[in-house]
Amino acid sequence: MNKNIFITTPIYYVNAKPHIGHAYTTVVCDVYARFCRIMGYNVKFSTGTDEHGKKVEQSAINNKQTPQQFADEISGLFRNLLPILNISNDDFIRTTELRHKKTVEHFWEKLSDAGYIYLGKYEGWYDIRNEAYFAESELIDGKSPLGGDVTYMTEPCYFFKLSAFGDKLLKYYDEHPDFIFPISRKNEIVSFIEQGLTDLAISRTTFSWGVPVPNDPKHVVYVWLDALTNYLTVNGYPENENQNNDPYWQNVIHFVGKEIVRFHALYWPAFLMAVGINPPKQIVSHGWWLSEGQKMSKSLGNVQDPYKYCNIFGSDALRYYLLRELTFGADGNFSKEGFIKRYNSVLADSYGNLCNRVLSFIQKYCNGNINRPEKLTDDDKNFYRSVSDCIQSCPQLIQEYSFNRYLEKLEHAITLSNQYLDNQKPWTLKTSDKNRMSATLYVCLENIYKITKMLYPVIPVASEKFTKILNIETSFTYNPDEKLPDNIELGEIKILFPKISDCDVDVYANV
RNA sequence: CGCGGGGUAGAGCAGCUUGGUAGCUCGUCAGGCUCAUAAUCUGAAGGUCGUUGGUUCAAAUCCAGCCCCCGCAACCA
Repeated sequence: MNKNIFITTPIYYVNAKPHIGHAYTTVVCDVYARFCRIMGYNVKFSTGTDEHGKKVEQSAINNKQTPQQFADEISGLFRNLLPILNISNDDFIRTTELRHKKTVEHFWEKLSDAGYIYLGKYEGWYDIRNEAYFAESELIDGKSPLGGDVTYMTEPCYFFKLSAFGDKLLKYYDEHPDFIFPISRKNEIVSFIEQGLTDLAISRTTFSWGVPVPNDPKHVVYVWLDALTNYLTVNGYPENENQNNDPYWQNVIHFVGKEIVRFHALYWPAFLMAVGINPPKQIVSHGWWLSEGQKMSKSLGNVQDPYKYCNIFGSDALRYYLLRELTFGADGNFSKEGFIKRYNSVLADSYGNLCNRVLSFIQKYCNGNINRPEKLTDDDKNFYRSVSDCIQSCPQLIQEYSFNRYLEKLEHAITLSNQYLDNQKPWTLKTSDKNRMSATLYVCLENIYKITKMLYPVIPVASEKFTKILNIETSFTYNPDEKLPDNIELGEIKILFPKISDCDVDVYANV
């Protein structure tokens, strides 16, 4: 069985600063990557920035910078966000890097050699002010949809024979029913193809910030052809040309936002088929974040900034909220109030307080020292079994990208732990039966430990803090039968998630 | 008739494939506990499941029509 997996975020376009949506995609990939690692996979996990194209060129001019200077600056912001979000990526690819230009050039030549590129003319109604072409049917009252005056223009342009791939793509989707996740996105793509594919313009002459077309440097390579091939660059192409035999390439999962599914699920496999490389294993599409109930936009001033949330609440808190709040695939709403509510009720009150009540009890009434009990009661056994059930359902839920249900399961296990404590009442046992008191604490602590290890992919900082308090060496691997050492000697106890009080909320009002 | 998703308690959602006492989280109210981060535990209230009709002994669930919201169609994660 192939235990290698290659997980990618899209490469982010450096036209604007990172916002909560970029953070979300990256965090989802990171959680998935960490989960794969604890399941024993060798993971290659890449992210990066897409830096070519007209918009970047224009933004640079507006900022009185060269495109490279501008790209360096914004790319740096994306790169700096990674440690803040606690992202465990293995590579950060920039499309302006030499290694990537080589990939694009080689890939272009392969497409050309295979006979899928031809020189033609791009024609249509051109909106000069907005530098974009539109079809006749798109015009509104003789003007472009963006409001500019249009003239009919033609320019020479290279085309990719996308029209030759409609049936091949549909066949591929049939043979690989899980290729596009979720199914609703697949249906959209299928109906798009069924309406008929036209050849795709893959070069531009109206700007120069891009990879020049081999042997015709007046043209630059279309940004999406440039961008998509980043996944090959990261996987060592073209030096590692035989991708079909590469263990990572056999298991590629591209996580994308729903707006770029078409590029990844349609154009990308077509490009790859054209040069004889197998398409990726799966395109996984997620929804969008609204902000305080409305579409995020600069003009509304409601763009959510991931840096601020991490600085104030910590990366664990943001990671948890992003995964718990959204049903993966669907759109969701990011609200400060919702964030604080979930943080307090689950991370602080349920989980954090559970850890604290058990740990401080052991500290106070057992001198921080506790041993595995010699025998278990039925209550203990039932408790172990229920928590174990929750934990064992996690891998399947992650496999289905049901991150919210995975967290729900573990939250249920946390509730079971709080109930167990309330039923066993170690605070009354401390005068009546010290042995039983110690036994219940050990049983509870061991279950919390198991739950914590399953929470690791989402809240790695707190998980590591917890194991440090227990003074144990551990590797984060999936093992439902995991045991604590027979003797535990606690280290210094720390609050994992301090509660956010009402007055704190006021202080954070300007987050 | 472009394609697709959705309308279920105050809010956010699950259930619908394989019809059979309507469920979860938050919020509200009452009670218990005191180890803990004013925390935790127990219980209660609250819904004619968008609308109209059909199939059925029985429909949130299947079928048809209608109303409303949203996404995609067009390089924002």
